[in-house]
Amino acid sequence: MSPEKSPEPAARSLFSLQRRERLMEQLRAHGSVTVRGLAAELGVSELTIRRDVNILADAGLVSRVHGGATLPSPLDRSASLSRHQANRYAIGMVVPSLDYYWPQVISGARAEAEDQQARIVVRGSSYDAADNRRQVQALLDTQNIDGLIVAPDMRGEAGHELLRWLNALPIPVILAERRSPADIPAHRLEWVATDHAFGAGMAIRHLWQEGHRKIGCLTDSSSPTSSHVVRGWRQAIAALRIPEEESVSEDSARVPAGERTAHFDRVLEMCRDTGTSAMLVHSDTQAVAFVQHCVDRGVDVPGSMAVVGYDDEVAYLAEPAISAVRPPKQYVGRVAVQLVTARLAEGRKRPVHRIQLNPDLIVRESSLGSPRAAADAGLASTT
Amino acid sequence: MSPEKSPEPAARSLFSLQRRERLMEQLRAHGSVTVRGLAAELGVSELTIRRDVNILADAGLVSRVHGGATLPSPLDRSASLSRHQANRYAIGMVVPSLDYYWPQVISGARAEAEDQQARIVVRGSSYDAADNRRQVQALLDTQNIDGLIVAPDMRGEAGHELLRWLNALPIPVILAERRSPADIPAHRLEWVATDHAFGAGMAIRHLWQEGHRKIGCLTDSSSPTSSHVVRGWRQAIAALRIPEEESVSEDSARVPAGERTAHFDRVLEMCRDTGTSAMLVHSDTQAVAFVQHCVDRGVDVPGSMAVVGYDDEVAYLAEPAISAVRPPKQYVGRVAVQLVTARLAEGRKRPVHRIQLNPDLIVRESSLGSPRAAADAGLASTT
DNA sequence: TCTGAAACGTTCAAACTCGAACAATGGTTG
DNA sequence: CAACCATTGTTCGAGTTTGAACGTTTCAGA
Repeated sequence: MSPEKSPEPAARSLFSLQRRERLMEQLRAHGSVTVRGLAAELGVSELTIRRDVNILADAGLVSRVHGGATLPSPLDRSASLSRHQANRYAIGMVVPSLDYYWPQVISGARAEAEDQQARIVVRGSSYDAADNRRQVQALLDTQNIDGLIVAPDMRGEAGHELLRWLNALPIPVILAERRSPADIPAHRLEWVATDHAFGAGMAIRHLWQEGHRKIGCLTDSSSPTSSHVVRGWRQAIAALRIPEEESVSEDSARVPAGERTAHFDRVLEMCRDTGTSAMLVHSDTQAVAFVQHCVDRGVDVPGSMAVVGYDDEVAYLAEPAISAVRPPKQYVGRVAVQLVTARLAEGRKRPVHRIQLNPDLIVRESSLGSPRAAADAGLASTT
Repeated sequence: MSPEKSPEPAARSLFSLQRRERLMEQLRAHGSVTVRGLAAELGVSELTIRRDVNILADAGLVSRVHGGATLPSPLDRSASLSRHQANRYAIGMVVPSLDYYWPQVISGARAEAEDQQARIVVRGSSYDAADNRRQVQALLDTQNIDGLIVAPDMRGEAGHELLRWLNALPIPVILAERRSPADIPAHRLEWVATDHAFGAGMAIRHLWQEGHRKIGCLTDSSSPTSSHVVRGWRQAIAALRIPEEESVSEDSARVPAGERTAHFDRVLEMCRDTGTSAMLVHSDTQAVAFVQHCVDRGVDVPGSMAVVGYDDEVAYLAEPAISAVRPPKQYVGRVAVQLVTARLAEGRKRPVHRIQLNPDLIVRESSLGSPRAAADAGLASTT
């Protein structure tokens, strides 16, 4: 049966076709793959991956290079690339990061673009409206772009101005993992986003079903996802009649990097005071850090503290492996490209689409089993 | 639903169809199946399963791989020609009405089904959960239905039970112009719906731009659209800083048919008392009746009372022709079919999609021009 | 330019899967 | 009632996939 499509090593063998699909996903996400890295990741021999690369190169889908493969390159003169089709559209993508979360969005976008004879031009940016605008402008100035997929910083007046500017561009603009606020006149903008509130709710219900009756939330409000996660957590604990005023909900945004240890100690102390036995932690990197901190303090995960992460980027790497809410990043990219190309093909008669996608919950060791008694020594104060 | 683990004696040809349905179910759930595993599970020979896989591959429903089958893969070059086989899927549609609003939804669904070699089977129902369920069950009992598009009545416990039942069906179910409530565990249901709140807001902003400063709302809460329209009206007047408590907002649901004239007289009196010079009226039929009533009472439309209808089904027939918010009904049907067929093709790996489409505002005579002075004779009390 | 490490390609074997050919069975039809 | 058809199962030779082993090629650093 098909394993989870995470970077996590494959637990079961894949059919060869599925392995090549995974190879293509990694390639689209990162621009290149290594034979050695992929063999380790997929649990097969380097020879097998090398054979796959050869098959894909023969099909014109990759450029074979020493040690691995890259996305098809115009510099690659092998005969197979003569299959390279003319591109109907050029779609620009400006994403906040090229190494966390967004590579899979890009991978999905590239896969869909391939299906639709479009090409994707990616620029990395940041969580800053001015930088976002600079990158979009640079794309528009230097390439013949037919449509845009962006994940703009929408905070403050600079963010609002950016949205109005994007709305006024003469080409289709799709927001990925962003929703245009109702009170900003940006009615042409279409978007596709994960329903993070639903994802948070799913995590809380899972922890409830594992027996936890006090479930907290640890987020980082510098991330645009954060407010949705908190909203979902709130709605879910309300539905379960867990009093919010007795629940731990902390924001790490203003904690200086050097004070994270103290911050986590305060969080653990609040957990002890309130009897909280489970935490939803956004994002994965913070979940990994939090779990490591618990282990350092002798707090057993999941015995004394169950943890669910968010994003499912690195949760599987922790010890114990951390459960996580997994947004459908590949599909976000795919659907964004579908929105661009449909808009280009159909024009104004097509109604503006706004699409929410539901995430999955990936259950691992960090949240299995019911909580031990609250008096358990593992939740004692730090010394 | 967990079917029996061993085949029962049955008509052999019927059994082979059921076996292929089981195969497709496993495939959609897990992404791939092995010939060996499925033969063991279904108690037949591997050759039988292999023959089934070949049949399904020829129909374009699976990709055949060494040892089993996967969902159709873009890397599989052998299956693509077969995707054009006629009537790949049968899609059932159960709609509340066959003569208002829904015919265009069905039309859009049929157009998309034609593009995708699917066939649509329609049953009319009503705004009643028990009737909705009877019609769905009748469809399922008498036809081999692969997916469903429904617009169920979701009010009360009967409506909630219907949603849970729909959620548990083993085939894809799409809600058209309905959104499953967040507090009902119906997480598999996908939907496509018009953003009626946005539509109402668009109408209010149009009337504001035409110079109206007091804008009311007349709805009919027996319609599921109504609550969204009221919410949009509220948000829009809040954004325009029109005090809601000084605004006319009336519900016609409980007005007996014989008392409509008196009801409209009361509404006009409230308008006079509050200086309301424009009304958003849901639905079109009520807008036509309201405009006719205004004319009967000597209230000039749009001079003394501007009116915008909703649904754009019959608004154009009135004299004067009535502006209306037009939901993208054809696209609702189209997108619903796209959701069904994508679910059938991609199975469980595809995230649940929830899609909002923006309506258009069609401006006609009934809302053009600024309001005349409040003292205008045309808004005098009825005699 | 040389060298060692890494990567690649070829060969062969093991394990597993496929499918043609043929047979058996039960239902349908003339 | 016999002939025909659809469906399913068995057998066995052919085919596919993967990895080990080993010789060859490539690349980066000294």
